[in-house]
Amino acid sequence: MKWGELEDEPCSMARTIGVIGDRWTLLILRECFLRTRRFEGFQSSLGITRHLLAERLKKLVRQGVLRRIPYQDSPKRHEYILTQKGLDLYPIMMAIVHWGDTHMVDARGRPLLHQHRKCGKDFDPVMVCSECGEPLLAKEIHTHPGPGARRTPAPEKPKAKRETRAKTKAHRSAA
Amino acid sequence: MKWGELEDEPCSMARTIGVIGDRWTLLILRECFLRTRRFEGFQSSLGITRHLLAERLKKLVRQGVLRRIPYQDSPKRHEYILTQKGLDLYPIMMAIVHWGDTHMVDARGRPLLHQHRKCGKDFDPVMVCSECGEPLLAKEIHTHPGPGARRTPAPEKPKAKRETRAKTKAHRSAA
DNA sequence: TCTTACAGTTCTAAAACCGAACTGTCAATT
DNA sequence: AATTGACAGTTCGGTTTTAGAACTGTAAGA
Repeated sequence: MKWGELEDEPCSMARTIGVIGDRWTLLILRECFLRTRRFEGFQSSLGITRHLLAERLKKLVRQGVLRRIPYQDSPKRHEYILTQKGLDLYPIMMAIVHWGDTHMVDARGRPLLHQHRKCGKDFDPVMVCSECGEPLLAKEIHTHPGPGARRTPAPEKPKAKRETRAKTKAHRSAA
Repeated sequence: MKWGELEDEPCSMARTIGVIGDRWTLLILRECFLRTRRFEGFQSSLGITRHLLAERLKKLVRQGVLRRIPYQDSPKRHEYILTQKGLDLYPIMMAIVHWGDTHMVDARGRPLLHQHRKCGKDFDPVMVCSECGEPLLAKEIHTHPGPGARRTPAPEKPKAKRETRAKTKAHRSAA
């Protein structure tokens, strides 16, 4: 599977990964949310090579995550700002940061704190159910095919094929 | 910056990206949440090369995201299951899927729906503030350095240095 | 005129990835 | 006893991506 093919997969996650699923893109986006807008700004704060930065920015613009806006035209210069589609990536960023805050901090503690203007407090992001408002636990979610699912889960070979998984021989008695 | 160095950055996002920030790792994790546990299972559903799969699984185990558990010992065989640290990645996965559902679906609609066992309904994940429970908007969040921040934002050169950003010459009058 | 800021582009070497074949253990067949 | 198949990797040659550093071009300021 090549990078370009991800966008065509019948999976929202694969498609999203096709857009933001590489290290530099995620880091560039972080900078965007921290208000960086210009080429030099990204380059110097990330240490990304100029070549790759130019490529990634182009890709993000193509995909509608960033918009390239002129801010002067003596020598034509542009800055990159998040579109609504880009701003909507915020929950992903917060979820990533929060996991890092929980599992990857050293003894010194969190590098960055987040304050919610609405209530004035430093907060953690919590993911809840849009229907009942309860926090989501992986165990309590059941996934099922939607209208855009693949045509068939492909039974492929009608030949034996033990079964999908489990039981294969996990039922052995002694050790 | 090399892959290995990301973990040492004073940024929870960079550190997290060091763990899960590549295309295959994210896809492998998706499979984990969909209950895949074994090498062949990952390989056949993802189409990843066996070489890379072996590497990624090793890395995830090293990082404590997966645990490698023997399920038989005739020929020693193991399966990979999510640790608590791994399960905690769930909000990231959901946020990614949700963005894809919102911005990357074709006319047919979502490939997958998610049902919340607690309330029985198909839902969308919503990220809210842990303190006041309100949904988080990027505009309403202010970030500030925490205890684990970098020693100094490095003033570097005391020489002129116009200013950080903006105004540079954005104040031109006509077009 | 010389230097600096800014936004890229070009080029070579190094690292990562792909595809396909190969290794090794054991169970079930032939 | 030899063969086949499932499973979990490992090895290897060739292709892509990245890294690193230098170069291009416009315009303002000293």
